[in-house]
Amino acid sequence: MADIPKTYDQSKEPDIYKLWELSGYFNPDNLSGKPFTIMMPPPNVTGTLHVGHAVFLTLQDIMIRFERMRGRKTLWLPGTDHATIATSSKVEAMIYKQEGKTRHDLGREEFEKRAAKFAQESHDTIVHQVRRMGASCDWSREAYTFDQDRSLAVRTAFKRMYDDGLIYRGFRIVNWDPKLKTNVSDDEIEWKEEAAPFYYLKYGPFTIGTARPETKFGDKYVVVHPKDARYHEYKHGQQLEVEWINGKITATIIKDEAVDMEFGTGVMTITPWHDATDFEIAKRHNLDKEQIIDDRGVLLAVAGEFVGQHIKKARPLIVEKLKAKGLVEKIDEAYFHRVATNSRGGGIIEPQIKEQWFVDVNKETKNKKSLKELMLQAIKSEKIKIIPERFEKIYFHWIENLRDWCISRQLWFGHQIPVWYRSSEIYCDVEPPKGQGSTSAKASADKWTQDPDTLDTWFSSGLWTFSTLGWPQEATDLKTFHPTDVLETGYDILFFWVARMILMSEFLLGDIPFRTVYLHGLIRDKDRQKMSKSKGNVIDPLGVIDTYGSDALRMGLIVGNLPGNDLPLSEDKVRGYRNFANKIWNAARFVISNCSSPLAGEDVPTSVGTDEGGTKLTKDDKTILKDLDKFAAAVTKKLEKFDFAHAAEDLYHYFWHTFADKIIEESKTKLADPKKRASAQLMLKIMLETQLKLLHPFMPFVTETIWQLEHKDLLMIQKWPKQ
RNA sequence: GGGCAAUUAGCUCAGCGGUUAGAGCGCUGCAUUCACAUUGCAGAAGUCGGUGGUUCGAAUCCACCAUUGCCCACCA
Repeated sequence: MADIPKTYDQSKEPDIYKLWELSGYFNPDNLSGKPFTIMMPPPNVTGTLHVGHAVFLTLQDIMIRFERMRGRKTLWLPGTDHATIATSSKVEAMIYKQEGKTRHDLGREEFEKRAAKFAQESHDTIVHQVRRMGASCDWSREAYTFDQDRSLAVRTAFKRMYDDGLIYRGFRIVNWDPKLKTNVSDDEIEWKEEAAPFYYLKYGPFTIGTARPETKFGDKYVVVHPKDARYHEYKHGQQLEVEWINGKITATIIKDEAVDMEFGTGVMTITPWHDATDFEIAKRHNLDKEQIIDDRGVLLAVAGEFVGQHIKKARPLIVEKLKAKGLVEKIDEAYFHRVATNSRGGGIIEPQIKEQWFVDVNKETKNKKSLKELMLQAIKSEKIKIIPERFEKIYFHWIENLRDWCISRQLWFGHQIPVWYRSSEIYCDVEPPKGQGSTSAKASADKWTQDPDTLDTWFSSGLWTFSTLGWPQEATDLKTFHPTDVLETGYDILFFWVARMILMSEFLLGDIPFRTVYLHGLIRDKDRQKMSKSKGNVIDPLGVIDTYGSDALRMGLIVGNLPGNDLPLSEDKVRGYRNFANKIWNAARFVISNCSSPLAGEDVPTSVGTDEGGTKLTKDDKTILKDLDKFAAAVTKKLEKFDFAHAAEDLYHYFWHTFADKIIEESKTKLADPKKRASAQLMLKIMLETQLKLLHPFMPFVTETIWQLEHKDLLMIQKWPKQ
């Protein structure tokens, strides 16, 4: 006993990881069998991993280790995501804080350098953390959404979609973030409820309502519902003079069904340049559109005396002026409205009309189906299964309401759009046009200039299941490992990422990207609060690992974690599983010291009795092993059904309350009885080793550490106890 | 405004048609040279959100209601 310490020492976990990594068995090239593939969701290179990452690393590692032991050729491909907006936003904020400079002060080239350096440092931290979690992924195939191979894939994908007319450029109203100075897609918008005074303003004979008087300068169209009897006397197209903010203007009556007769007075004026609804109305009636606010949120010449002022500062002054002119009828101070913000650390969205690149989701592709239909069909045909199932409905609903995907961003850190311009010519290809290819803005008219915009980060991560396997080349990996088996991620990126992967894979490969989508929930703190830095309730996975070990954290993240449901995590829970790791350790100490030849100081039986020899088991021990076999079958079944939470809980129970509390306790009298001793030794050994194997996917470190006490080979690649 | 989900012990959650409803944590009491105090044994604790229905039988199925959470939507 002197050789085995009384307490399991989790500080040795990194050594165990090294042992696995050096063995080469993370790499499927050193394994045989039917392939089993998971692409790791690439963490953003925006800093460090949080406990949400720890969840997916654990879930995926469980699947991978389970399938590897079952004799599959497992590939778990790791990587990181350059995360255009998130990284840009972070780096810009850092530079501004340290040097008081914006990216425009630095220039594109210098900014790209800084961003790349930051991304590299984040990458290194992340990779270290992934290893610390015990993730048995194949580092030899590590990928980055912004490296050379992925860049080729991105440009190829763009080119193919462009050639098929699925990518187009157009002036649309977009979600403009004046803070980051880029547009963002509809999905990146986060609506926040905000109290704001609601103004009733006199507009000629009408009263209009608005929460945003600063946008109203150019409002020369007044819209009512065609069926609204109150305004029956006014005809569509009729013009009248009205006194407005900066003097008299000519207003035109427009009748449109977009107006809600119940809301306010049932009359509204429109600002087509800065509002999506208004833009649509203007489009329908072919009305003028005028820009009021610039890219930075500053008022333009149309604002008259307010020109050059930021809208935030100008609003109260404009209200004052309106009041002075007697145009304010009343103010509703108890009004709430929803403000659009950029969810990736940006500012308040000010819609603008801009020329942007879009992916057309309704246009027919070559095989007569629109991208929308391709996305729907993959799930409806049951080629892809989503767990839990209720997310399929949510997915369908999202697709049905899907509008064209805006893919261009006015940012500098990302895949630059593979399109070049020369006067009125336009050129799109994987490589720049011959002889030219200037990316500089000062290129003269007779030179090709590349579009300065970068692509939405989801455009590149949409290719992830196959850009990582060598596509667009005819790579062996692509043939072997695609479609992948499981895509495991958080339900919060079902639309952002999962849907885009289906779109890209269906269009570019004519195949599904994965067979099963497993969606886990968000990790919350012990009071069910969302973790956030401002609340100070963020759990740092590495800190937890240092105190309690990876295995303990892994179990804490798995038990009770049902697909699609959020999981509260407390330190108490993790501590409980640290205790469990120690329980395993001590049960193993007991078994090894009694049943291992050198420590027991005697020859110990190694095989169950047959006609040729071996040790005959007592009836009681036979029953115990039969029960173990049944238990192993039940655990296997749960793992096959992706029921990790219950498999983990069952293992915990069985080990502690059946094996440790009962079987080991009862074995003490058996071991003392010379007639029963050999049978008990053998039974205990089998019990222990079988459970080590079953527990290994969940708690790889403690189980491997114990295994290494007596074996030369790795537990990681032992045969799973039940087929 | 549309949709989805949840409501079971102090807390977090299992159970989803069939004997006295379970677990972990927490709580209470007892135990300690014997693998482990990061332990063991014993125990208290729930009219399974409400109302009605289906059934021989309901925490479990159905309807309605209440509360909470989440997602989607162009209410100026």
